[in-house]
Amino acid sequence: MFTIESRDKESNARAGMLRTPHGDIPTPIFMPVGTGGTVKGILQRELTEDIDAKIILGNTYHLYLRPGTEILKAAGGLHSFMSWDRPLLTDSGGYQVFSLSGNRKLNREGAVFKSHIDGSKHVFTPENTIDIQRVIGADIIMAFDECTPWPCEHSYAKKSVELTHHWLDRAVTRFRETEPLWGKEQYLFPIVQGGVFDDLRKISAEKIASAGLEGNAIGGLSVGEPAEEMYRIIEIVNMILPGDKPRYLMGVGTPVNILEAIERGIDMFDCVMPTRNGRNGMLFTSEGTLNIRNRKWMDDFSPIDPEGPSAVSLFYSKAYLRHLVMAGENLGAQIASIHNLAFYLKLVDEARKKIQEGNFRKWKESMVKKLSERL
RNA sequence: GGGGAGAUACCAAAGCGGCCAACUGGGGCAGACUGUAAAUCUGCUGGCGAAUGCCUUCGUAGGUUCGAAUCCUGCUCUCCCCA
Repeated sequence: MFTIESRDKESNARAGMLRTPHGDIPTPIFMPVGTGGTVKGILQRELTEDIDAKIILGNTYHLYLRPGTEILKAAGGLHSFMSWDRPLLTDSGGYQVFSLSGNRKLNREGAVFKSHIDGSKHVFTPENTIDIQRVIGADIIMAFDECTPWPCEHSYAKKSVELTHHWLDRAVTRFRETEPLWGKEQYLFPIVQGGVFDDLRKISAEKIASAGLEGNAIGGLSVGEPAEEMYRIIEIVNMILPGDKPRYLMGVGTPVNILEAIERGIDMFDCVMPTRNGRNGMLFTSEGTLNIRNRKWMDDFSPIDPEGPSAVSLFYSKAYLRHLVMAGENLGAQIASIHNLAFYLKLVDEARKKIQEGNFRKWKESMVKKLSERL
């Protein structure tokens, strides 16, 4: 499934190719988040033509609640339902264990949820989240885990990671005893947990590695801990996770976070930041990060980004985009989202090229400096 | 011509003797956002000051009162109804 094409000599960065039934994915890669069967505000055509997203995410919890598995089954899976023929990855709902913590109860069996839509009661288990993800039919599916909060006590993190490991065994069993519904192979990725505790992360990484699946993920990071903590955990975990398999850092992050993680051997990323922050007026540009709502852009008629990661970045001016966002026009959110996603995709694509060319480290240092600029 | 209602901060609109530098919306200014309960949320929005605070405000000019955006009188303006 995964082949490494080149490795950076000065760091753990690598460039590879991830092969899935719906297409090949060059790594490092950033995956736009499309929780409810849509990357908010963006057409599938724009995802392929303007952004060239190689793979996008869906979410088991959201899709299970709406439209529900019956409709997804009748549609022939999510690819067909949403008219997307490139690769898909679905999160298991593990993150919702974290983000909807007020509406759920955990036990060894699984998690009892109250729907955020109507308050109705639902149960997620390692088994039924596999079943649902079989129906959805994503190329890569995730094991059900508990994304532990930060800060959290060692004792809580220990219990939590043990639960995640227990759930993993059951998920793998169900995965092995079931078949894809839509005739295309699916890959299951397990998730390393353990909070910010080195000993727990080591134990978890060993457990996850021993599952022998096609790729591995690191979860429970970028939940509020300082970035340096996150980088340290990545280093510890990546010393243990097999080097010949893809490593997916879940939910990360800022452009700088991504470059730092690539340097430490991560291959896959996803994050809502380019879309959500874009909708809220924050733009990532080659000149630095900016809040387009700020008064100073009112009469700045220069392009959104002169280096133009996408066509819209060059076609529209900062002043026009500011006007759209201030006026609450849909098009503002759309342009900002397209630009930001294209920026992220271009960033990881450049990282890949620099790794192949053998000058990743130097490029990364200069990029981190540039990206830290607040305009 | 006759009768009535009203003028509050950028806009709208509460307040009707002290708890008022003045509720609340909107607008504006800034901030947050990391496996999406988010096209959402938070703060500020008369001046000066880091701050207890001080200064200038509720159409306008006077007055009553210990004290007025609030009560009284004149003036200016706006709106409504009838002829």
